Amino acid sequence: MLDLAVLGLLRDAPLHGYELKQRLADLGFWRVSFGSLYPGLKRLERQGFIESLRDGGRKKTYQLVPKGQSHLEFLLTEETDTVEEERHFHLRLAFFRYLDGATRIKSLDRRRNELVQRLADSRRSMRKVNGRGQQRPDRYTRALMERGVRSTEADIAWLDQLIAAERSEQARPSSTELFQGGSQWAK
Amino acid sequence: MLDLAVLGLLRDAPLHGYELKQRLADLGFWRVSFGSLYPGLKRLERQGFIESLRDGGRKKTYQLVPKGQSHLEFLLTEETDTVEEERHFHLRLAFFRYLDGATRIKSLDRRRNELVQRLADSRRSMRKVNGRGQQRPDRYTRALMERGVRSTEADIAWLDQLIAAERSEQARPSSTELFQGGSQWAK
DNA sequence: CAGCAGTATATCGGACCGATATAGTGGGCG
DNA sequence: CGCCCACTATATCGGTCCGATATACTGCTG
Repeated sequence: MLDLAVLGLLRDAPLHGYELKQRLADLGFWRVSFGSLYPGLKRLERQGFIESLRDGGRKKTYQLVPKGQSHLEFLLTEETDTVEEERHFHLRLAFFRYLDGATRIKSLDRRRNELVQRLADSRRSMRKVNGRGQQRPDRYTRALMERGVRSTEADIAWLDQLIAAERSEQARPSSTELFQGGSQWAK
Repeated sequence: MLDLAVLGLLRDAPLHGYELKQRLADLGFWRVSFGSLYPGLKRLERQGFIESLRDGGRKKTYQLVPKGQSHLEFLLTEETDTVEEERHFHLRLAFFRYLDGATRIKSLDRRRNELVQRLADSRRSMRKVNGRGQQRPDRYTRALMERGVRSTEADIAWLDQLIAAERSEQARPSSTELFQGGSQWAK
């Protein structure tokens, strides 16, 4: 989790610990705590994935070393049979630019399959909990379950868009697209 | 987190640890692990919030005691200045039936304010990351950030619905609604 | 120049997780 | 009948991540 985040962010440029936290927060889905970050950076250094150099007194700059780069590649492509939790997948997506198109589609498809499975589970448990076995759920529990279904559906639709975009990108490759992009939402 | 889940689920009826896990999974937003659950149950028993009784050999039935019930009330109403993370709020919602209308609305409003704040932060960091300071984000990072905004917006709209429903419920109270409910999605 | 917000690193105890161990139960199927 | 397999059920271990807290420097604003 943290390893993927740190190695991914350091891939393009060295950063301070504090900067890493901010960059990660900017992605919007994980506000990592210092209680994870600093021990995590130590761990990564001990494992030989990154190097730190003191930078004018109290600051420390962290940079990726080759061993860390190959570990990053591993983390981006490994097939974790564990549920591929949301955060993990989003993190991967944030570093998709380091993967080739085929690998991206594979990863997107995996995620999609999990969500379809989860959707089926949600619907099943709605039926179950509404059956004659136990007390019917109150309207808040119902709202909660419905929200789960709707947001999973929205995520599947979102993935479908990403998959379609990736396929059409592969059909008509334009080398600059991924890095520059049109800033449609730039305001 | 776990405390709230366990005490809330035991409020209406005693359950086995394994059943607790299943009930929680049925709510759809948290598949608690045994590595949390069983140590957690021990902790709650040690603190005097629940009691366990062996039930024909290897099973254990857990039940709420009065001290646990008042702790549940505390957990449901305390104002955690910590981010009121999603899971925590959803858990509260699952036990909203134990709160009065005014407290419910207060809790919904708090959550809504947080989401509005988060939405503003997301939009700000989109603008920031698109500025001339650093490298423009690739299309996957963009998709990720857009998704964050959309899902936060959807959640705010969802909360608005719940708040409206709660208000109209308070205007026209019908004692059975909350517990029975029309099973619109029962099919 | 006092105060306050932001930058920056670090540690501590505790919550939660995934993996793993162990074992009983109940059903399907040859 | 005997075998296997999936499910029920409890438990522990090492490790990750978190919130709280401490410390201290910087830069701005009133």
